[in-house]
Amino acid sequence: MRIVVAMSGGVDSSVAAALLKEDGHDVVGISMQLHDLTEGHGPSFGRCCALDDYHDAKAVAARLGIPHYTLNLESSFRHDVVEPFVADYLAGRTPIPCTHCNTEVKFKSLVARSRALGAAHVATGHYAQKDLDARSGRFRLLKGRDAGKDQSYFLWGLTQEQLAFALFPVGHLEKSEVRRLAAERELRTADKAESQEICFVPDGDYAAFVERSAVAADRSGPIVNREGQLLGRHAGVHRFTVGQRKGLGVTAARPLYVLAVVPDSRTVVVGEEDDLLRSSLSVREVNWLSIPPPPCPLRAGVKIRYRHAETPATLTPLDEGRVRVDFEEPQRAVTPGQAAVFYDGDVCLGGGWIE
RNA sequence: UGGGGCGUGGCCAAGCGGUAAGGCGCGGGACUUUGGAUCCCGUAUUCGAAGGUUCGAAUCCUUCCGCCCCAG
Repeated sequence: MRIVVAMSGGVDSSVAAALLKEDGHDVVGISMQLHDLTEGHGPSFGRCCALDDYHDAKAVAARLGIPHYTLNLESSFRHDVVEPFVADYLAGRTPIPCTHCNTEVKFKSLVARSRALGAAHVATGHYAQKDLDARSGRFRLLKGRDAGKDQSYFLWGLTQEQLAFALFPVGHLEKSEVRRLAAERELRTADKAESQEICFVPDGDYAAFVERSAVAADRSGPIVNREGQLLGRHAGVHRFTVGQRKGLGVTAARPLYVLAVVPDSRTVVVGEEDDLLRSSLSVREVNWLSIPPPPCPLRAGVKIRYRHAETPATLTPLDEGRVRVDFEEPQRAVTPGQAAVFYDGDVCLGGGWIE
């Protein structure tokens, strides 16, 4: 069976390719060129789409004896990931580009191209699993077995079709096992550092990236407290995210946190830590992945950011693809633009964008 | 030179006789396929200056220096 492996140049996808090859599949490695980091910014430090990673992917493919191709997905990446990223920040939201990249680029563009290559599946190095629910006939997205590395949070936006086409060869492994398997096979990516930061912002200065990517304008605005009292000024709402404590440029006797960002007036509202607690939120563009859209409220575990400890809540379907989430315990820093992802045990039910 | 207030690390700021809280910032670390998020650790032998009182002062007294406010 022909299987395309999306090779990022990291350990996980390297091992994914190796395991499929050893299972006797006709494996084709594909790297996605997403962002041209060579244009005048010196050496690239980014991950998952940097030049070094491309070379690593190529080398691993050679070592495994599988063909390796490069797909230029720069325009899709720019249109589906980078531009929304910039737009979100300017609109006072805090985007999560990895979700868009997965659903729009990896599992849309790549799936289409893979089909054209005659592949039956696209495999990735995600720490996630899937199974087929015999009763409903649906594929279900499951958490990766390594609880510390589970990446299902980034995959809630997949469609049934994409999930059916997907393969997660390392999803049942612990990270340490993956590294060991890589070392045993003498893959050069065995000891590579975990990826970090946003891959298309190699220097980590995302604020400067946003400013560079958008039309120049005066983006300054007031910083006020809950009473509306002016505490200071800021250089742009894209520099702030709900829950942010550092970098406010305002001094106070007690730590201040960003409570809200009001894009229209470019106002940043700050307050104390307790003011960040919210007992409910609503999400839009909800995608029910592992189950059909539920007709009535249901209980579920919910994560409101990648590194968030899943917490129990009640989900209430609303109209127009929206869902209301009521937490059992108030949660800190509910942030518009981030995703709320729903779980039932190990099953990722779906998710939506926090409004 | 009439009245009042204030000067504590780069910044904000507690302390008001018992031997320098806290926050920001900064430095370091952890974590990490989002988010300058979160989490650790560190960061003033010294309190505008000089004298004095006291066993002991940033805290009391004196003088000086520098700010600010209200009057004129």
